[in-house]
Amino acid sequence: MSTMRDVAAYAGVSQKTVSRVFNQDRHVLPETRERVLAALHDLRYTPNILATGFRAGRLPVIAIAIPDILDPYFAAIARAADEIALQHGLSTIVTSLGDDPAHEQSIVESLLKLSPAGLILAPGSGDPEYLRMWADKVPIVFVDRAPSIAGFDSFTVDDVQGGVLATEHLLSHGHRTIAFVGNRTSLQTGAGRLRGYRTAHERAGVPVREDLIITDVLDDTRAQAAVRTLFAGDKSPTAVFSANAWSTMFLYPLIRRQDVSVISFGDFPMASVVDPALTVIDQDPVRIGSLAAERVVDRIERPARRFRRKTVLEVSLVERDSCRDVKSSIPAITSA
Amino acid sequence: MSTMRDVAAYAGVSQKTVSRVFNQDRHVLPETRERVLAALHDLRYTPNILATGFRAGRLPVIAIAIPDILDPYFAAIARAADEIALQHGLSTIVTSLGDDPAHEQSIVESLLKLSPAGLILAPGSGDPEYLRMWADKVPIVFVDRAPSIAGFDSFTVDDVQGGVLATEHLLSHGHRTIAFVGNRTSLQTGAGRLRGYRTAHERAGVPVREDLIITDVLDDTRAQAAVRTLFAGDKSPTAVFSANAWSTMFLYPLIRRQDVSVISFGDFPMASVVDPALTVIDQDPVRIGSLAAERVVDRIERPARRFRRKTVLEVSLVERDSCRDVKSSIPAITSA
DNA sequence: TTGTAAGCGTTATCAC
DNA sequence: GTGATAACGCTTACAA
Repeated sequence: MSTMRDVAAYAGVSQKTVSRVFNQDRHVLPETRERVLAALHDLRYTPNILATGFRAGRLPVIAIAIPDILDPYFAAIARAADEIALQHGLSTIVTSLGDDPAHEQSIVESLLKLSPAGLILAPGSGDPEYLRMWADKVPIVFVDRAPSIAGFDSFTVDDVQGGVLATEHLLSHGHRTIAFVGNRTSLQTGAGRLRGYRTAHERAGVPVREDLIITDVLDDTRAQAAVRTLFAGDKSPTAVFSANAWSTMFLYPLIRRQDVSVISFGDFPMASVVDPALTVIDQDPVRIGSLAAERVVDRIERPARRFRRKTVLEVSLVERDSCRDVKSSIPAITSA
Repeated sequence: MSTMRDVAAYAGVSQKTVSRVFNQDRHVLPETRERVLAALHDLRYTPNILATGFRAGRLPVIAIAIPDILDPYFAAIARAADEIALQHGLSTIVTSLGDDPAHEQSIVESLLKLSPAGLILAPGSGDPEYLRMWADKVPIVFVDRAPSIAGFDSFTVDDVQGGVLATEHLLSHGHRTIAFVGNRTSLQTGAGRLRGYRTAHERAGVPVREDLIITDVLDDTRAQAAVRTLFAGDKSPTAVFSANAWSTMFLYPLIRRQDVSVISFGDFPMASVVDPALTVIDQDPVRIGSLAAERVVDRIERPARRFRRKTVLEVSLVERDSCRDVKSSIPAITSA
């Protein structure tokens, strides 16, 4: 790899002149420019990104930290962000944070130490306080989950609305014992969806069965435990609201054969092909990822401009076959 | 962020001494070391990775370039590699290459220009010639697809064996008109699996119906076109061998209701939950990703050592419900 | 318009 | 054992 120094020697100019030509500074004689351009070309000059990055104090890279890239919802966010980043000459660093909140901070900080141009983050743990230190150095954009503290951009989904929508859908099919299954309780998303679940119950005047609320379902083992708990006795629910796609992917294989209606917050690739086809609340991860990446780019390009901090996207119900009328004496009510 | 210079001033030593202490050089008096250590701690020194990276000419990062992180097979590879990388203090740069082979080289090269410590690559296009230039600067490990040129590490799967296995499974169920559906023909993997398909036919003395071989199925539109072609006339196949998980995820929703047996090369999350549950050839992407990342680390740590270049992993048949005996007068044969 | 010099934070060289 | 000094490749003052 030839350096600017090489090019300068080759063209018979100073290193600075090469820099000027390469960076399209106008203060160069056309004649000189030509000569340098030719040299640049002959020597196949490519800037050393590590040098420019070092000088600038930042790398042309957007860091993306998500719970798990195997989760198709987050993969879709990352993919969409990647696409936008690429259009702006930025690469993308995707890292999975994993289940352990203890590791999360250190993973994110090691990412941050690479001095990326921006960070897109879907945090698992509760306390993003440590990010305060970094906020003035690099634009940080939250996706899926809004931070508990102010001063950060976020693109999220209306969890409460979605929770209401899902629960009302089940209620409208006549269900009165509806289980709620989710992942971490500490998560904004789970809390919001649970709130929606409660709200819908209240509005319908149906009491919530607290023993049917199960959280921390984020792998196969815990999904099995959840199923045992729910369907052990004779007080089994007639419907299940699974509060996120990841939980659903573990849970659904275990309960789809039971006579129980299921709705999932979060669509995923094969949801329409599983049996029965899953009714879901769709959240458009592609849109979230694109918006987040665009925001990062905007923040970089116009540091002074003000943007709306919190963007909350609407969700929609995608009706398929997994919710049926409850078989009981209680008549179905129409959706509120 | 404090620098070594700050720490040096604080401890009353030279910058180089700080460097020595930080890098655990033995040539430092215990007394000096203590003083520096205290200073390091007081000032919360963290090395500037961009500076170290610049100096070293490489970043503590493993670049991973795969066709699409939405493809669960490749996502699993990336995830597994990520895990290993993390254990070695390396971050991971994951980028999707997309469908367009024209962009691929430029994406990979922009990744390479970041001077990662290693590259894990699942290329889509045919010609990896341009990688020759980089091979002596950074360890490059191919996954899923072996390069057409020598001199690179690769971790792949026995495509031919898998193709034979899949096809023989269908043949053993009595099928005699078996379609082959895949993605790019240019891909090693597709070619190998097709070879296996042909081999199995030959061994069984069953002629291959060339019109039932369809490639380039890598999105919904093309999957629909494939289905139209296959099931248009009265010469429809009784079975389909889908040569990779990605194609299957587009194809299967369209044909699962038809009276046709299906086997997929490549398992994916919901394959056992779709209806009918898919019989697949499993390839263990987690193993591939781990091995690849470990190889990158090994190459970095022991540049002189020799390693086996090509590692080919066995595949196995996971039998579920999507392959049934053909309804015809031809009796089923037993598996060879 | 062009060039010189300095510096980003780190590590390598080579004196002392 | 310790510390000047230079160097990595680039850009930003500041001169000329």
